[in-house]
Amino acid sequence: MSKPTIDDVANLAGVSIKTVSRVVNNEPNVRDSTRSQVESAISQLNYRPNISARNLASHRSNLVVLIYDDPSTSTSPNESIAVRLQHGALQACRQANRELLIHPCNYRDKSVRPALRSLIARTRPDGVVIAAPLSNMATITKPFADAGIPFVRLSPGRKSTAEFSVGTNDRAISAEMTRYLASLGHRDIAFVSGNEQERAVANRKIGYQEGLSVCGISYRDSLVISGDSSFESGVAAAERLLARKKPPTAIFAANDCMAAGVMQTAQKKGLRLPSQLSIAGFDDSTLAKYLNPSLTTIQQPLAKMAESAVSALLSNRDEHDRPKGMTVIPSVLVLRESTGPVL
Amino acid sequence: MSKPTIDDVANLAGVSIKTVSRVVNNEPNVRDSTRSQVESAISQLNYRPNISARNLASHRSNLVVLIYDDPSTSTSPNESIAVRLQHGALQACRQANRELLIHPCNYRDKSVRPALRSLIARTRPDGVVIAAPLSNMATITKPFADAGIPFVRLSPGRKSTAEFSVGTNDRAISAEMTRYLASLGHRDIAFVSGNEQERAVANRKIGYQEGLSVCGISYRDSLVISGDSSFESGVAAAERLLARKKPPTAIFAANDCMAAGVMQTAQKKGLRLPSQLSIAGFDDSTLAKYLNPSLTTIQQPLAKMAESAVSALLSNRDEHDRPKGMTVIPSVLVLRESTGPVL
DNA sequence: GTGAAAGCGCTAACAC
DNA sequence: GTGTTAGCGCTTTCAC
Repeated sequence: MSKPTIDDVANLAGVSIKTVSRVVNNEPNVRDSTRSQVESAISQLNYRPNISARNLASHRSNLVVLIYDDPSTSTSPNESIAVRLQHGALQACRQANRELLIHPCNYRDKSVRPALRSLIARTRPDGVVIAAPLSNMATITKPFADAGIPFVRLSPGRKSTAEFSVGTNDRAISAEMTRYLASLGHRDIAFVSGNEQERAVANRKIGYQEGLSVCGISYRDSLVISGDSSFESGVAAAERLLARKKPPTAIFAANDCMAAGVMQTAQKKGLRLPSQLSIAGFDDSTLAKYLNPSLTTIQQPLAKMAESAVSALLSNRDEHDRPKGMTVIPSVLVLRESTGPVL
Repeated sequence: MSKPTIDDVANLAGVSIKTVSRVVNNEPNVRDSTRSQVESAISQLNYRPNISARNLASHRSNLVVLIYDDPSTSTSPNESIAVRLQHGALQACRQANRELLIHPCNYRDKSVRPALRSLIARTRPDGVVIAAPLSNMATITKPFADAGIPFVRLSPGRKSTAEFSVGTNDRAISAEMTRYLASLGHRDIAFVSGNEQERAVANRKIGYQEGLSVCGISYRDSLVISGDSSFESGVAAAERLLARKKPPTAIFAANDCMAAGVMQTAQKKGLRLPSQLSIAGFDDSTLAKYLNPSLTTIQQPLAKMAESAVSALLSNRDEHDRPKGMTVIPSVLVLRESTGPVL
């Protein structure tokens, strides 16, 4: 009645436990006929290997950790980022027969480091995926490097040829959004930047500048406002921008949360959108679809990114076998109602 | 150089491994002086027990599973629900030295059952928390019942005195929202219901009816529209309600997503909010703060609920010790700009 | 191609 | 209060 063990299977199949182990782990050197005997015994008994025993003997944990900025403590709560990362990571884990541990963390908190060390000590993960903006913070990566646990960074902000990472074309897509706004006739395109310590976010501003330049529009510092990714900073930015003698006709914010702040402010000032002001965001959070007008934004392939990071981590257990450089999965423009031609 | 084991600690402290085990597991029957010797040896060596070994020997996994409706596949994507549940569950797990496994699932999918059975076979969790609306679906609970794995339901929809569960006052708080709307002078208060198969959601409608009754407003079927929790169904409901010869002056939707649909529709029809129409939602999703006008809604204490479910699960390993009945943690009204007095 | 034996690092049961 | 002895159910090593 208690759970069948590898011994039960071996007895029933009339082989040694080592052979059962070979079959279960898809190892070679088993005759086909033996293999099928074992397989039938396994399904007769409904045998499932005991993970703890396997882990103990093999010195692996079968655990993968996903680390990301905790949306519960962030000034720009974007739960959809966390959920999409989880979705992709779970998918890859399922395929690789690993379990996923999530570790949302607040990098502003002093206790991040000890929390990570404790996590490592407790779980000894096989691999770790670190999402932006944590992916380029030494505080976060060092504990794993110290412990010799392989990790992959998501959107580390700058390409490193020395290590493997997964990213997206944040600069190019921001440039594309800017070009799109210009193509609608906008010439005074403002930009609300996010927390520039976060490199992947800083790239969005660089893309904006590149986009302007491609369209022959000269960059003006006065049209760029530094935000901190929060809704409130979007509100503040819009207030400054819309108070100008010649306000911009389009505002591109580095995330949806700030774009929502811009939108609310513009509407409270009585502007009609998008005829009097076009607004674009970045992230395609759930919010974007439901704002009125719905928000033109940029969707990052976060699920795919997390999925490919996890697969890469697990498929090449030996770090030297892993491909180097950044795998880039492109983001896409999501055009909705908040942007339109200059009238 | 390799990880210190319990033997190393025992040697250094000059005691047996059993004593070390006692100290590590906070068991009684250790003299204080012995305990501190062992503790100093532990910190000298930076010893951490090997989880797999512990699990194997103790027949436990130290794993807790959190099951919830997958926001990635839901028609009413509310990532904030998932994130808040995770937050609370993680907190309780940390305290109890357990790890959390998340299992978002799409209950409409045929493969939920096998996926759950596979999860059980792979991980043998110590306990499981099942969030609404999955918490009252036999498809979801049966695999755990069969495997003898203790589980706690969140908001099962109806109180059972036979088992322990954690819920909130969904009926009472919906009644309170209705009373609040009535207190603003509204008499024609419409309700947009959610998926009524989901009991906790059905309770919201009952609460609405109770609220009306308390205020001496008679219930009218024509002011209740069946939605399916999606934004689109909110749009459809608003179109029907606002097309009436005497449209309602307030609309209470069973979730924020539908409320957003109602809001968008009302605004597209040129209604000014809240002066011409008050709108209330349910969930306090991130969306609610950022809509314009921001949405009056109801916040469920999801994090606290998940946290207390996990603690209850872990603190009373013996099911018979666990308290019976439902622990109710109250929801709160969140009053914002979308509701106001009748003009 | 297959198997025997020796652990992996811990907890449980019981002896002292 | 503390230690001894067996496992837990696998993988690994190496012999055949």
